Amino acid sequence: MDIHALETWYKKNKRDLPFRKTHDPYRIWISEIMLQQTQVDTVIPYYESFIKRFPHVSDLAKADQEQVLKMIEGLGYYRRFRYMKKTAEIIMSDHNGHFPKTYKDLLELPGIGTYTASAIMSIAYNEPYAATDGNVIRVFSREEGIEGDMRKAKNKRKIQSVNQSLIEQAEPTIYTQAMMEIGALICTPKNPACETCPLNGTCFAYQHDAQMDLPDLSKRKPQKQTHYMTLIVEDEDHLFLRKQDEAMLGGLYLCPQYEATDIETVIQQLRQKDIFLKDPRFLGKEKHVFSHRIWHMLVYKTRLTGEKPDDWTRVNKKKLKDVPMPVAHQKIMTLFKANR
DNA sequence: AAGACGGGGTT
DNA sequence: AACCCAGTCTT
Repeated sequence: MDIHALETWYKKNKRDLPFRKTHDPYRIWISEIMLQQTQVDTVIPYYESFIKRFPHVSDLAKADQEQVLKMIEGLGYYRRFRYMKKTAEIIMSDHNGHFPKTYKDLLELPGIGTYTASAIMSIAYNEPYAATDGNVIRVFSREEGIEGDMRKAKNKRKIQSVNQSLIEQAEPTIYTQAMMEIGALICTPKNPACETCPLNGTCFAYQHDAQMDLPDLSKRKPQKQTHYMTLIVEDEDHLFLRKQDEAMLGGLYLCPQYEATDIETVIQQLRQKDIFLKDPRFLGKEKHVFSHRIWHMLVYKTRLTGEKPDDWTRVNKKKLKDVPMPVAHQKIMTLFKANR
């Protein structure tokens, strides 16, 4: 590959992104966590407001976990932000507030894996650690004509090896960003812009017209579908919500919902536990598609007579705007507001 | 090595 | 509707 052509192309064509205005390892780290499995255009407004609210790692370490989740509500993969908060605390307690400077130390932090550690090493510190992400896999599998299912670790290691040998001949901070930028702007999954690609002179896929066959990515399994009865339980000025445990949507608040296909079943089940729903009224249905699941929700508005379950939280309606909720249940709240 | 984990953009 | 994305962690 022509590294010089790549770097020249990058300097001329790179986007003006907020996290490219700095080499501060804290800011590079925040951007890299946010960018995991998430499009650049989605991240930008979150990154801007997050850095404004938490300009230094100490601000994040001191912050309230719930407020952090509220700041990144809607980005998905919420576990990464609980790891992020934990890592900020570790940097304050174990590293004297200084961001770790070695690959090994970075890798020990929660939520920082081989990709993110390498991205920080190369982008923030200009050290030759190859960061191999989805863009890099696509560019190299095409440019070098590397076959094999790229969802498998064995085949990713081939890409990692090529990537590492190249960054050692390059300016790391430029090289890492240039590889990802060309994957985002030129070497796209569909309809790559090969005619304007600075690498087309040495590209295997271009010369064999194999752009659409590379990279080889195996099919994903279909999502598991689940049916819920979703309850909007209110009293005069409060709503009852349930905080998710670690498994899925961890730390976010949802309306109580029960896996069932009719409301009568739920009413009966709750009655067994001395919880009585008063006059449930059907508001509508919502479907929410996750990458690995599909939720079908029938939404009922109701009130409570007697006690509430221990794991429900009574939230003042005026405080709802401070409570982090997943998009799936932001839809439920919209339905609620439309029916007041 | 395989599965869990969100949500939005693109085609 | 299918596919993809600046991945990491657990089992």
